[in-house]
Amino acid sequence: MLATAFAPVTEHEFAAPLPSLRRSSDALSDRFEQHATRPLAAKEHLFCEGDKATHVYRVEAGHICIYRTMSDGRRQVIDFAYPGDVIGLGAIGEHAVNALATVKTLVRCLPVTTLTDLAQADPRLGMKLYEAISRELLAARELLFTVSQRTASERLASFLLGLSRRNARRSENPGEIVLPMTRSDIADFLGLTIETVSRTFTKFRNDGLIDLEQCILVTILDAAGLEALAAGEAEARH
Amino acid sequence: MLATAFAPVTEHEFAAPLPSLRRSSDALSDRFEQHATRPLAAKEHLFCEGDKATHVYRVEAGHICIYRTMSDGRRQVIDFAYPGDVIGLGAIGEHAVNALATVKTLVRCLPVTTLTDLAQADPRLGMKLYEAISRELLAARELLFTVSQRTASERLASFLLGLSRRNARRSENPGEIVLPMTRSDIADFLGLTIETVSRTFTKFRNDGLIDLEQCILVTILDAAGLEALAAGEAEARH
DNA sequence: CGCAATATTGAGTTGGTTCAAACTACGTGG
DNA sequence: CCACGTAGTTTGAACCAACTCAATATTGCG
Repeated sequence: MLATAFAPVTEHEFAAPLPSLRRSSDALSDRFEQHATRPLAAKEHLFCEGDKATHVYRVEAGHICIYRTMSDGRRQVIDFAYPGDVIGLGAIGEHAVNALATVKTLVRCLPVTTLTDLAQADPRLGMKLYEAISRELLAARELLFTVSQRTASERLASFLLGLSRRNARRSENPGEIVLPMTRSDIADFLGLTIETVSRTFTKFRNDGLIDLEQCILVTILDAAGLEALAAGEAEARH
Repeated sequence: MLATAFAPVTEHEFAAPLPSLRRSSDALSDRFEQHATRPLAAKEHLFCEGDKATHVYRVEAGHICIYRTMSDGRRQVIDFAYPGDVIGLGAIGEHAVNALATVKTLVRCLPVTTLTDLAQADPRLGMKLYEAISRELLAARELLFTVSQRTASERLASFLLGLSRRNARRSENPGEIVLPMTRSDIADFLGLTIETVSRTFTKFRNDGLIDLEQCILVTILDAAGLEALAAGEAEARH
């Protein structure tokens, strides 16, 4: 059990509010600029459980799905990494999770040795890493709570609102969400089956909460309604 | 969402293998020695969600339950802290979780300001914090996986084995587990109801996996059987 | 266009919950 | 030391949200 987890840190956690200044102001993200990139085909793994943790990565384009599996095929998706997100933090020995490009993707690679050397020289970077992982921990617990305590509708509402907020942070339209992952990925993220995810999408559309086009484009029609659902203000009271 | 999570780090994560040398060899735990202690009555909170994160604590005696709640009362227990465990790491602003003493408890308190000052002077401490939180992240994801993907029997088996392994690490009897928490705490940890937890305990006893005395003392009779259950090697195949 | 992969919808089943009642452990005061 | 009350646990029976299995409908790619 020397392995330590890897996962995305959402962009805003390193970022100044202004998009144009985003990464240029951050001690950690700065380190990536002069390092090599690596292209990944759709469905190509960046790394797998058990691989030696040699690098930390920043997604430049595309999307990475972070997940774990059990021997019998049960899968837990832990996070979806978007451009700007850093993945691979938290590793000391080997990877405890898998990182899979869902589409054609480009990542920038920073050797872990470089990172630790830099941290030895600059205590502020060590604290930055600590804070970055602390936020990942917060996200992991939020997901734990969602999966463990909420109904299917509440889970999907939380998920959509999370993506909407991510859009807002990135100065994209929070009312329109493009899903770069399959129903299967969403199901394994939320601890549901693809059928339940699909049915819940349909239910949201019928209830006028969202609009759905081509399975991939979600338009939020009633953000307040979704918020209420996610907060457990509906259904829970019978 | 500036709050950052707090939670236990199990003792062995800071520890040398020999019990007597345990904490004396660790950069982080050393910092606690000269600091003040604080006694807690049973069911007294050490801190609550939203409280300013002023200190980091090490449990000296007793037990602390870390949890989050939803407005309608749904509760997620995140961890149980034992003597030697450090809690409160990961906080930058305010607490995102509650910490409740389940029994009469003693904690040692280290101010966060002291910790950050020390980290500024010593880059190694910053990395220690980073590694400590990384392990908490790993534990949080393990729990996420358990709660999201496993059946009630698998969850309880994992839980008991976790406590058994903790005993082994602490050079205590891994075959006998004293439960310092209620069925309700276990249920909220595993994402089940108290009834299901109770029924599953009974089932384990009937199946000869464990012996149960006074709800509080669990004797493991068939560790291999529990391991198989936790790994999904039973039941999952129907 | 045609095929393969993904998504939706339907029908029946079930593991875990809910509601309810009985039982046990334990601390307190008479 | 025991009666009592309270909190926690176990057990039972009915129910339901999500699952499984199965068929149909999209989507997108070669």
